[in-house]
Amino acid sequence: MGRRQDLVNTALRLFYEHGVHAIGINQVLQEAGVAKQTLYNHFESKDSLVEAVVEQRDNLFFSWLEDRMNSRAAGKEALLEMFDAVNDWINNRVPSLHRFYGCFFINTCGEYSDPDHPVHKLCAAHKTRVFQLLKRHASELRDSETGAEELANAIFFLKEGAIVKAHVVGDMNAAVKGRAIAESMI
Amino acid sequence: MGRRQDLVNTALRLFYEHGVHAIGINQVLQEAGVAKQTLYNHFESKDSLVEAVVEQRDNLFFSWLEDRMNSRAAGKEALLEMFDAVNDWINNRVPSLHRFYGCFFINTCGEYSDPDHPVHKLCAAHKTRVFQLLKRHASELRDSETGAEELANAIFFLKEGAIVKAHVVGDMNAAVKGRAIAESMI
DNA sequence: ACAAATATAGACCAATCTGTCTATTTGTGA
DNA sequence: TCACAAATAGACAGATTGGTCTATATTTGT
Repeated sequence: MGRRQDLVNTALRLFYEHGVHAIGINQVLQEAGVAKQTLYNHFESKDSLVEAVVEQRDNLFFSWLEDRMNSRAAGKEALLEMFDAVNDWINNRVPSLHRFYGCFFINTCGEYSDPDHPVHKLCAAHKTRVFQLLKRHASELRDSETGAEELANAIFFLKEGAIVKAHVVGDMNAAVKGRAIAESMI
Repeated sequence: MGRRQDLVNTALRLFYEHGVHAIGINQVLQEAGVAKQTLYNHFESKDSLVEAVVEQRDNLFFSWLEDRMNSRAAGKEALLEMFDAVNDWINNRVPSLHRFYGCFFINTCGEYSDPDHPVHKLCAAHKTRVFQLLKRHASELRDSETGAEELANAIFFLKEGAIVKAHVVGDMNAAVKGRAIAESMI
């Protein structure tokens, strides 16, 4: 798989579970079974590794979500499938996404609050990407551009809110509730 | 004001802006102008200080939100006022809440993912408290218990979603959009 | 088989981490 | 004024931080 990929995978698992600043480079190296020099051969700093980790999570999560939504008819069915997918994630039925610890991008922005920081920007880019995906399906259900935008926003808020409630409060049915609310709005 | 309160205030400001694990005890001490022994006189560990900080933020935020909502008629007006309040917070018009860096409780749960950890539990308690506040007003608008619960859930999701979008993506109008969606549901 | 690239272990660095200890000073209440 | 409580500065501890360096070993492509 390549040492670089080993490092990114191990770092993602640890960063996602404990947060970025709580995990030292040495722990990543030890658990990945990689020498320190190898890391600094592939990355110029810890922050640079963090960027690669966020990109990895973006690809992993987005392509998974897109595939799930594409398995249904565009529009209403795909949007509701999004909630089903998130519900599976929350309840640890998607091994490839790791055990659920909330949204990695939200969590990471909590540690990189400066919106100009590259890591924060990558997290923002992920959310924007997801929003565009929702909007594409919302536009099947509304005939005006602004109507689609508004619906996409509502779905987006419900999704983020459900993820937050599931993680912080431990409400494992949050996505199911989000889905019901969304259905009544579509 | 008391040294203990100085420490909590300074720590809250720093933890909120940079995250808990990114800030060392020494920095808190230096910026608060307090000696190290004084800290360990009032708190038995850094984690214990973190707990006090979360409680402080809970009191600060909740009483502010409650006051804002109480300034309007119970029910619809109060619920919509919640979005106006959050909108003011997001756009840095509430100095007492500090500059907006997303939700401190969400951010902190990203660093304390274990739901059994005291810090995580305190964050959960805050969200539950806010949810109950919303539900109290929602019950003015629905005659069944489950109806009120569902409406409170919807409002809660929209609120959390708006906060997340404002912080991660930088959408400073997120709360206004959340309010409009909520209004159409009430 | 040979050369170049890549990975290895591990010493090393200066800085920082949480936390303890001592010895001195400041503030307060009777 | 005296005694006690509380805060101070700062040395100190042992561990850990991100990062550099060297010298050896292992892959890899030709």
